[in-house]
Amino acid sequence: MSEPRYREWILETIDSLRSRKARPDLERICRMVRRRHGSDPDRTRAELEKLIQEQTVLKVNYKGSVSYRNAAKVQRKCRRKVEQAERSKHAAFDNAKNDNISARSPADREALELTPCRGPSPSSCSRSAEEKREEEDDGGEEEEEEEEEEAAAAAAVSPATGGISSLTSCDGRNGSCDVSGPAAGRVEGREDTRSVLGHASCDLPEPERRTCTSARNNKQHAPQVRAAEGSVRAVADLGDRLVAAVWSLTERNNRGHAPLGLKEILGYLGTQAAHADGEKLTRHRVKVVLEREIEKGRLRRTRLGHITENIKEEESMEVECKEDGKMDEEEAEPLTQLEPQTIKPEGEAEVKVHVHAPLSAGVEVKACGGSVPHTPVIMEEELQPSPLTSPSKLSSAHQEAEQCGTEVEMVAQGESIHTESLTQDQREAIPDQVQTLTQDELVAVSDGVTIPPSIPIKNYSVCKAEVGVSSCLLTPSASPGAAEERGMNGGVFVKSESSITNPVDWTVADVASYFTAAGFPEQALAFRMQEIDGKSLLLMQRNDVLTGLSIRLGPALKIYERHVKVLQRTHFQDDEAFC
DNA sequence: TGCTGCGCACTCT
DNA sequence: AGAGTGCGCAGCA
Repeated sequence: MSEPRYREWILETIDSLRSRKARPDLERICRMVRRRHGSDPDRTRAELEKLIQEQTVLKVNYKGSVSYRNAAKVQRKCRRKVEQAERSKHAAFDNAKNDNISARSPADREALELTPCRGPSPSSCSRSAEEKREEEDDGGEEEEEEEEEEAAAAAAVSPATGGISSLTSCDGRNGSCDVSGPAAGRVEGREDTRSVLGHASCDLPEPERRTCTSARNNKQHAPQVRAAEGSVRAVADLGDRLVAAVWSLTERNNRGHAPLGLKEILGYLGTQAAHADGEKLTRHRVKVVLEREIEKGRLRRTRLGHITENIKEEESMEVECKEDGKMDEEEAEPLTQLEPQTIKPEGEAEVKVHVHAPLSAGVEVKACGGSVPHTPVIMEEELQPSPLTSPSKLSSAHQEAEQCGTEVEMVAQGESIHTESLTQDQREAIPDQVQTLTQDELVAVSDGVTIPPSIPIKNYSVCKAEVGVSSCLLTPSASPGAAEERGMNGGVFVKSESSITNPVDWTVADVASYFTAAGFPEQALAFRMQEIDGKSLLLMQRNDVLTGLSIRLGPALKIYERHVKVLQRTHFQDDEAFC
């Protein structure tokens, strides 16, 4: 962990250099830190390296030279760009098809060739020979470190992130780390360097590129789409858990995090381990299973070596969205189709459900007015009214459905989830859509991840649409280790137990309550607004807390250092065992 | 000598 | 047109 003091100094220096239009390179940063704070350049360099690994600082190769960025700022820009790119995605893809350059700003493109910051990212691979020479000149110690990382990155997988990704393709099978794909064609010098930079996951043949868009869409609706995250606990099979982990981590990456690596997957699975079968996860084992899932087609390795979920269905949805085309541009992007969700009511045949997941309920509202209602009626998470279901999402979905003029009612205990007021067209458009779902042992299946019917779903109470977060709280946890149960009693939820002992099981409301109790009521609201549940909380990084929640820096730092980090440390402490 | 501000060019969307 | 980046130069301490 970098020293906070140096972190501030270095970020401040980078910002300062940028503001005066000077390249924030290593030399300038060290010099300025020394001048301002008297710090030893070597120490500054070391701290900078730590910050890079922590993703606080991004190392980029811009116009043939190494430069550094304040990750928080770059990520914000990336997100903005991604959003913009989404609006014009189809056109952008046409362009990208021609020149392998995605519709991204130079900053984003730089970010794509960042020296990976954390985990088993193939750091040295993404750098040019020039950079390496430069680092050798710097003493070579950085490269040594990165070589170690490289070795550790034998099976690194890096799904496309929200813009921060390495161009490097790492061969996860033999441990080699080769520049391939666009990076392979990289040439020293400004224009060449730029020209070969593209969105990692978009540097694909057209079909895959389309998938890339879908994936990005998908990630943008992560809360709705990634319900599999919650299902991890309920899935005994490591492969299933792995797939779910990739989904979940991909969601996280959507917010501008580091490329997903095996370490992250391992870490994630580690957090789930206590809830799963208790098996010992080893790097090798996960790697093997990862390869297996790729072979099975449940995961996909991009040409750049990144791992993403296989989302063929989303491609088709993208076409649908395109055809819809009547939505406001801003609202068009949220549409995505999930892989048909299989709902297996008790004792009944499987029912495939096509899910249209909006980016957010709020955004969705306008779209509802479109001539082609995208039948967001049944959201994925609605279809997983299990502990996996996020109450707030359900609530949002309900709100959305109601605003669409579509009534959704989710009923428990032998009652049904059904849609009403759907037009005939809508029904036809989703022929497999569940009309009725028996409860009690409703089994949600996500992307082939089957939850055994033996896992009971508790307290799936009647849930009338409510506007507001957590106003419709279903049982947040029915996993074996779940400590919290909520019951509905005359519209008032009663917390029967506390899940404080296990943050993984925390709901959004629990997280908010935690921070409220910790003395950050205002910030707790931000967590709630961002729908941070326990799992998300454990996945949060410093930048997420500092910048992703739009809360003031002071409280953010305290929250991260005193709470988030502590919680994470507790729950990731066994990471070492996996890695 | 070193730092700072900024005009300007370049590249991209 | 606007944004992001940074080279190169002038002014200043």
